[in-house]
Amino acid sequence: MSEELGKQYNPKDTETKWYKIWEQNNLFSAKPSPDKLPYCIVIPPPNVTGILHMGHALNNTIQDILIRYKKMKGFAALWMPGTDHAGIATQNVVEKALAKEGLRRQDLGREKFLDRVWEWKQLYGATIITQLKKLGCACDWSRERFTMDEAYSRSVRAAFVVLWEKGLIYQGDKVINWCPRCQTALSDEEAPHQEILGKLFYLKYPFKDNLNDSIIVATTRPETMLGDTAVAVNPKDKRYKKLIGTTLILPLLNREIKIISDASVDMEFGTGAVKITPAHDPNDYLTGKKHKLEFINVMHPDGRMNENAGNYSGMDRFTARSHILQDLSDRGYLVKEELHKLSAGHCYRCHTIIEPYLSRQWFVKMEPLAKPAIEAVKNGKITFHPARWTKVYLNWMENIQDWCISRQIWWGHRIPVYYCKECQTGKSQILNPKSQTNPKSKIQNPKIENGVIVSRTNPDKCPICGSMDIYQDEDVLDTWFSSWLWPFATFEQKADLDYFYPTSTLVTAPEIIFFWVARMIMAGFEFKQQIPFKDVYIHGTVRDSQGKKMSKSLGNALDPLEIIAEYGADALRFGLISITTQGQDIYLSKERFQQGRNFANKIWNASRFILINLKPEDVNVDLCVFFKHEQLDIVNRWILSRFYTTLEKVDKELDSFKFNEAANSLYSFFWHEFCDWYLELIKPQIGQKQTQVVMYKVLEKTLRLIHPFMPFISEEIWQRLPCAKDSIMQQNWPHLQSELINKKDELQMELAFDLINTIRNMRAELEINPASRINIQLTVISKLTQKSLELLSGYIKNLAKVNNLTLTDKYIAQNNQYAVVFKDLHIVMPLEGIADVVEQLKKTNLKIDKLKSEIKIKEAMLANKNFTTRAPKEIVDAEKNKLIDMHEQAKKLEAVKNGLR
RNA sequence: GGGCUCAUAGCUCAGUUGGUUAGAGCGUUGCGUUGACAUCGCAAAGGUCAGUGGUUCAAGUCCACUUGGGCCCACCA
Repeated sequence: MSEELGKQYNPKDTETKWYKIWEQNNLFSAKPSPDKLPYCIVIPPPNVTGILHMGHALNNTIQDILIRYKKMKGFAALWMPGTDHAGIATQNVVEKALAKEGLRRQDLGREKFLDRVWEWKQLYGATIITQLKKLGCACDWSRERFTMDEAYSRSVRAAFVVLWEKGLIYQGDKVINWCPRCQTALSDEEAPHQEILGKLFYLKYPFKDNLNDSIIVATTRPETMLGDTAVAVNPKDKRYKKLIGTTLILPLLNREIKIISDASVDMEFGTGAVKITPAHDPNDYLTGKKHKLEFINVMHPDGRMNENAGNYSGMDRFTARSHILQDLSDRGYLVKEELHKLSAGHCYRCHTIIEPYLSRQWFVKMEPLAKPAIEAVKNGKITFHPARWTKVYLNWMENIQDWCISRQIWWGHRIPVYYCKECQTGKSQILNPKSQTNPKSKIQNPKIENGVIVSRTNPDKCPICGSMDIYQDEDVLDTWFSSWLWPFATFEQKADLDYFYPTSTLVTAPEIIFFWVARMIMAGFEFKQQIPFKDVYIHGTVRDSQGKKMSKSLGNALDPLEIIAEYGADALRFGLISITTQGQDIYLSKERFQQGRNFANKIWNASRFILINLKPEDVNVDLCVFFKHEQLDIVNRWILSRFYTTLEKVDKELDSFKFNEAANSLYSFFWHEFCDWYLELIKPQIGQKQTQVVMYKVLEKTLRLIHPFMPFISEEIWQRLPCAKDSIMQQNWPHLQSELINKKDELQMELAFDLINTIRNMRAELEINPASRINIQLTVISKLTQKSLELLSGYIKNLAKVNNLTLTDKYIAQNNQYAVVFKDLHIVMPLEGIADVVEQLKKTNLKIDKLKSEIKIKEAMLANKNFTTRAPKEIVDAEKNKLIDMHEQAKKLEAVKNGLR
């Protein structure tokens, strides 16, 4: 112990100090080693634009606990860190910065803009990493990866080419989710639906033959009417049956469109007649294909109306909407409007309302990929914790849709597709549904078809005609197209990959099961022919105390960095973990962290007490060897038993991902058993050798258990222990010594505590003369009931009154007995062999009556054949034993009762 | 529309395959504390386990329905 320990634990300096030392001594690094089993977690790579929030804090604390735990258990435990380039998010951030200079990315041009993004990444990209370090994360930073690293990019490109060669990637014209603000396509997962309150408008479409008559259609997006190419009705609909085939005049544009019949039309909704806009609605698109309708796109990519929109061209889509409504209304085409709840897709990056938009995009055909991934989860090769997420996963996988992977942004992995102008056989770049690649047809020879070159390396000329006039596809890949390779693309050395892959556990939040988890499983099979990880632990979403999702924009977020500054990282970690029930969402408030801080302080002070009273020369012994020579007394035996019971429990809980239970087991052991009882009880005998050894060993071992949860404080104290070597990170997890678990001792002590508490309660009621003293010897043989405690208190009360009880206010040990002493009462209890007296305390008629009625019930139960034949044998036996016990007990009580008379 | 999930003390939540007396933290109240710790200790009060019905010798726990929250998925214009 080099310096005095203060009364309070100061996390601030301690944390930065130890993190630095751990890093400098390479304690985070993990290498393949033949004598160890591998354990590997790949971090869910945070966005480079990310700032640590509570979700990260929780997610990474869990991973850190697992890694530190496994490391101490003797695994080669690798935590692979890194960040994600986060295509749209990062591009948006840089564009915002540019906007402050009055620039758009187009003003710079692609290359210069990308330079700016890299520049930004150099400056700010490490923010989140620094913050993870503050949290204490034991990542192997020497392996830090970025999804745009060169090697990583090669993997991304290779993945694309492999899929292309297998015919699993195709280009197609489809109605996809388009964000007019980001001006890019989005996958279905990137456009979550949210309910909005809109309006349903009823519009009149007049018949060509009879302009005075019309059919009424309902729509929520009236501006799309400009692209209508039909009106559809259900063939079964009697109202409209004879109108099928009739020609209508589209209002405002005066185009002719036909009434068609399609079974997909819901007769109940609106008027039962629906306008068909194949270029602006995914359903209408399908209908349009089926009926060979024309596809008229009426919008620019930025959401303004285009030249097909007649007078409205150039207007924003929502401005156009109100103008169109006005005009329709003026001309008598607007019948009515009503409020209508509808769910519309929103961009997951900027929350703009998505526009379903017909455009040419790249897709991955998912069904073949999903098959092995479904199988792996069904047959248990991959397990979700908690299990219910399995269902969510399977449901999505079994209904999987093709994945739109092209994005019209600049920051990301550029699609490795090149076009040769010479070889392109007049393939139109203009939208044309007829030219859509049929996803079902195998592409014969992808490298030459239509002058399309797909290549792992950058070609400088066309491999067919040798023309130099080639150019690369403008689009980049979806960020998740790189993330899904994360579990293996992060390993650059084959030896590492062979050793650590498949990885062990994936820890993540439910909202990215589809984005990431499912796709990683598919990629694992597709590219490595193996599962990517064995266990998937899904933790809850962090919410505020109102149950709202914590987010910056809502202003309800607790900032983990502020919590660390105020209470310390250990307090933050412990507070989070102690309430992480399996997969339940977490409602968070600051008090949790106060509890964590208090616990840290408790650990600190208990350690301080022990260190102050420790004789280092006494404790440098092997516990087992020592144990053979020394006859330990019950208090020391008890705390060892409790420690190993706790160890067993924590082990089990960590192995089954019950982090909160493990944390709480430790908490209650340390606080309520080790501090509240043990340290109090040993005070009178603290100089004794066996007590020195036991208190030291229990502290030292408990610190190791605490370390994965609270790495900093455990290290700080560890370093002050006289026998400590190296870092606590390098210590072994304590080995379970079941022979030291003694349930009988535990029970005896528990009884003693009950008794002591009862006496404490009585103390205030005693009116006694403090001048004299009396020792009351009590023996307890079985757990006291509330009733017997009441009796006991009455009993002692009387004794006190009769005998004028004494006061001492110290715990004393005499004759190997433990005395618990209170102001007005001094009781010496032989805690060992408390075997004889309590019968006397259970002598009441009440107790006997109760027992008798219980016996009756039990007898009835055991007489019941349903029970004896159907209930598990152990339970029946246990019940039988209980009955025998009860009979015996009753007998004893009777005897005591008689004896007292 | 489909799926998941929750309802337990004033508050936030635990409660393992059904099995004696349903737990913790905070809050409240009372008592205590100059020697590890007020970021403390001890104790008390506080529960018809949302409701109804069912299965069972036995239900907070299993089943059905009802009520009221939360979340996810889905193309109803």
